[in-house]
Amino acid sequence: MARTGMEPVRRRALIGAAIEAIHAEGYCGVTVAEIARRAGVSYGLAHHYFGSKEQLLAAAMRHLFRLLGEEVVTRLRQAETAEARLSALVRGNFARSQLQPSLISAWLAFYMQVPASPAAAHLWRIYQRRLGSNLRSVLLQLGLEREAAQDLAQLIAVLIDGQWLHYALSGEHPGAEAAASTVERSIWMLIENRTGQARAVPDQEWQPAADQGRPRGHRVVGRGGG
Amino acid sequence: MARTGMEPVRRRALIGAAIEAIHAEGYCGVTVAEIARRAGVSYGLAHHYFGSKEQLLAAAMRHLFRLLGEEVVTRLRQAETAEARLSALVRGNFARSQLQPSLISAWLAFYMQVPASPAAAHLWRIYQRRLGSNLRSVLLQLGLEREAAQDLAQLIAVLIDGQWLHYALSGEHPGAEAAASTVERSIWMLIENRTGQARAVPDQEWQPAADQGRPRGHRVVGRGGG
DNA sequence: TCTTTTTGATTGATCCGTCAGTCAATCATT
DNA sequence: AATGATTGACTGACGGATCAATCAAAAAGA
Repeated sequence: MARTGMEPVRRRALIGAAIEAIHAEGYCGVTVAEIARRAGVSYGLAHHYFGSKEQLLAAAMRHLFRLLGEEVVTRLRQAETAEARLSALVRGNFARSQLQPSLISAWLAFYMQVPASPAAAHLWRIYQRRLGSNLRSVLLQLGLEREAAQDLAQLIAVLIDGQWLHYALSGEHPGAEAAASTVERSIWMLIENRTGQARAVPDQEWQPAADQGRPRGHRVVGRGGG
Repeated sequence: MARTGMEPVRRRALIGAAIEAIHAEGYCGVTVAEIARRAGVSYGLAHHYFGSKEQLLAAAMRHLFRLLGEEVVTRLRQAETAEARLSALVRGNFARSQLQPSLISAWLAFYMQVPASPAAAHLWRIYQRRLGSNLRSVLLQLGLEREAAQDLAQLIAVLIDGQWLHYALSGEHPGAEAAASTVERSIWMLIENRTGQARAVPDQEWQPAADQGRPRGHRVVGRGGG
């Protein structure tokens, strides 16, 4: 073992182990000893680097946000049109990397903390503001008026989080793509209702699930335009 | 004190105390002693009636579902048209009685349990099935085709739970009516998109919140009908 | 009516295990 | 030797569960 520079390695390992421990033992059942065991270090080291169980878990929560943020930013950077950016915002939340069972358990635990923990509430507010701001920006680019963009951004955030919750609780793990495309289709429908013009939904880069009975394309509403 | 017939009284008191304790101490911080104290009984009695902490908390979770179910059923019974029944399904979830902070904390705690606890997962499935079945039934009455009703029911459930989650986590407690009407407006928009006919949104029986800037009425989309 | 018995309701001390946090010692590299 | 990394025994506190004992209302019997 290298004598120096171990700290970031250990911190990462402990944070990852904390998330897995939350999944395996339940948030209430998590112990520092279990986390340390999973990280392959001793009990004392966890305290050495994080000071307390609370701080370790808080770091794990912050890690969740960083992961999601990086996922979304990466996708946003690859998107060249407003439509693609909107898709990136939705699909970033349903990326496979974000839907691993252990991450889902940790997110659920985080949600539960929000009403009681100011730190968790703060993170939640940041997450909401960031998503809302991104959505508003894209919707403005798509031609919505300011107030409509504000309202619709709020609604889209609700859709995303609602669909995420259903995915998390229903345990239908093959359904991630379907979840994302359901949200996307609804969003385009709502946008068309507000702009009065039909749009081409950007192609999805993923392959449709094998058993997906619904036509992949959007069901264009039969209105002639505004 | 009456010698007999105390059991249901105590059980109710302990369940109510458990929900309040979850809110006050956090789900992980709840102790049987604290619950008993809040219920005004001794520590031992809680074990006498429920056998274990786990069973007590499970009973509290089941109580949440009964409360919500009764709220919805009451509203459904008072509704005479399909439109009113749809409104009842939405607004039952946003009734003031269901949005007390202690209930919200308990629901969040319940959600967190779902992936790990088979009992919680079972309750969640029942809740989902009941809501989905009710929604499908109403949507069929509104003229949607079977498959469209199925899809839209799923989407409405997502909207409801997403909006509930945002309400629960944002702590904007005056916004309950706004939350419900946002969901309702979106639903009617989606229905119109699928049926191709504009509908009169049923009047709301509640009074608009004082500070509610948005027009109370539905924003009817400007389409002439099918 | 008065006494005795029964039985459910209720208590709280106690046991046992667990866990968070501390700390002094050890290890390994420079 | 010096220094950061690491260990794990130890402690104090706490919580869940158990259980023997107490209480009081009701039922049975005299």
